[in-house]
Formats: sequence, C-alpha cells, structure tokens
Amino acid sequence: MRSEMINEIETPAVAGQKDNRYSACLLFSANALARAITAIGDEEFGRIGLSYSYAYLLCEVVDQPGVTPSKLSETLFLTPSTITRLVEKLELKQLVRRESEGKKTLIYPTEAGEALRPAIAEAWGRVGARYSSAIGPDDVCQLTQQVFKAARSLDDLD
Amino acid sequence: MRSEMINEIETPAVAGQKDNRYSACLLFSANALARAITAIGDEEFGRIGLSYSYAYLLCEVVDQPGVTPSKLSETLFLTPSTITRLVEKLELKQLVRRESEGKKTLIYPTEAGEALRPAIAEAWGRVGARYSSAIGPDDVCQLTQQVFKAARSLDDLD
DNA sequence: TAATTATATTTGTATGTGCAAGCAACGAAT
DNA sequence: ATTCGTTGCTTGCACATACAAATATAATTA
Repeated sequence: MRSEMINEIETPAVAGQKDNRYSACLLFSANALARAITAIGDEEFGRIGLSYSYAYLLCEVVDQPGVTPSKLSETLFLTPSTITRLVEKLELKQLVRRESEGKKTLIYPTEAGEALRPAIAEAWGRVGARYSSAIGPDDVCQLTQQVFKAARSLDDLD
Repeated sequence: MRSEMINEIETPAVAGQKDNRYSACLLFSANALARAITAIGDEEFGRIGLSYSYAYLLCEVVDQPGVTPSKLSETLFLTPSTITRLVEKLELKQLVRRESEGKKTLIYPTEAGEALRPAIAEAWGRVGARYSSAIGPDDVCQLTQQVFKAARSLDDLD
C-alpha cells in the first residue's frame, strides 16, 4: 500500500546509481536539466550583466530591428507578457528602445545594444563548450534536437 | 557581419518548419521543454491544489516519514532553501509537519497528507499520458533517460 | 573544557515566468 | 458611421526557485 507504483508510465527501471523514481518522469527530468543548464548560462551571461533570455532577445532585436513582441514571443517560446517584461528591463539598461506604431510595438536596438552582440556570442560559445564537455559532445547534438522537438510538440497542442 | 554565426556549437542545421537558430541550443531547448511540460503538470496537479514540486515532495515525505530537508534536496534536485519554502507551504496546508531534532529537521506527513497520495498518483498518471501522447510514447522513454542523464552530469560538476 | 570549524536549516531578497484582466487599435458587419 | 468582435501589448498579481547571509547545533581541535 505504502509502496505502490506511482510512476506515470512504466519504464524499464533503467539502472544508475543516483536514479530515483522521478528519473523516469519527464516533467521532473526536464526541469532538473533546465535548472542545471540555466545555472551555467547565468554564470556566463552574467558577466555581461544579462541572463540568457535577455541575451537571446537582444540578439533578435539586433538582427531584426523593428521586431514586434508577438514575433519575439513565437521565436523565443515565451508568453507576450514575459516579452514585455524582458523588453522593459532591456530598455532600462538602454540596450533597446520601443516605438509605438498603431497597436503594434516596434523594438529597436540602441548602439549600446548592438555593441553587446559580440560579447553575447562569446558567452554563448562558452556555455555551449561547458555543457558539451560535461554531457559529452557526441550526445549533445542529438539530445538537443530531441528536446527541441518535444518542446515544439507540446507547444503545438493549443 | 550582421548575420554572423552565433550558435554555440555547430549542429547540422536540422530541418523543420519552426526551427530557429536557438533550436540548436540546449540551454534554450531545455528551458522551452521544461516550461511546456510544467504547464501540463500544473494543470493536472492544480486540481488537487498543489503544483508538481509540492506533490513530489509530499510523496517523499509519505514514503519516508521523518525525512530531512537535505535528503529531499538531493532527491529532488532542489536547493535546501527551496525545500524549506516548499515544506513551509505544505505545513500551512496541513499536509506535513516539522519536528526539530538537534540541527536536523524531520518532516512527517499528516493524515491529510497521506490521504492525498492516491490523488497525486492519478494526476501523475494523467500528466504522463498527456505528454506521451503528444511527444510519441516510443520516444518518451529514451528522451527521459537522456534528459535525466544530462541533468545529472551537469549537477555532478560541483 | 574552550575555541574553532563544519554541517543543517532558515530568512531576506531577487529573478524569471505566467495567468487573467485591462486597454488600445484595427477590422467587419449591420 | 456606429457597434462588436479580434488582435497586440501591457499591468497586477502570484509563484517557483535560487543566492547569500544568518542562525543553530554538532564535531573537532587545542
């Protein structure tokens, strides 16, 4: 009674020292992975005063000046309200500026924003190098593809 | 200049309609997956008034009465301070209770907490069913293993 | 035994993210 | 042209999580 099976979908109880019953749960594992890798990301991107979502957003704005929040929301898989928050802070830091055009908002980089792009690319590279070496460079590529595919499948549900 | 390669580690630009340059970044993809799947989790677990971390924690406490925060921290891949916060709220909801023993804290389920366990198992099952059907039941198992393995690798870095 | 270091937990504070509701502008239909 | 639904963005609020510092107890060393 006390030790009933609570795992969602039975999986062949893969061996491994530190596995526990949650290791077979994607909800659990995906969040654990996200937290662990975000820690690396924050460390590297923190050196340029941003965290990774801000950095990605800034890249988009530099590459597509005048991009709208809704477009960013699609690209970055974040809700519009989150985009607003991110843009607000980047605006405070003088890295982007907003322009209202009808019901749309157009977002442009400032010069300081554009100037930051190489540094972002470097930080990005360091993040990739770090997790590749930890996870194993061979596995990373396939893992990333699968993870993204799964994320998209779930996102397409609505 | 403007369109330089900013992806961290070159990947064979996997085709796919909605892919963008971030799809090859595990930092990005892992977070996207975590958010998408957490949305499902919150929906199902929300029906019993918890979110998924609370549910997992409660399961641990029911199965190992007297478990300590540090043990929970290891099992759930969460920091001790987060555990404290989770336990606090479960205590407010009268689902667990804390007992101080020296420098340790022992956490026990209340009867209400124990009573909730079957409902948690059911919600858990529904979450698994939903993401399995979205992602494809065949892929889920392997994906989960790989994701967990990667999370553990990154976590073992400290 | 007293002083120091180590371990376990909690607090203060901050951050990223989202939902639901609001507002503003556009389009369609009467 | 006035109304009405729709779309795009923003705000108020809430929550999960973490870091750094504080506290309290245990262990070790002098």
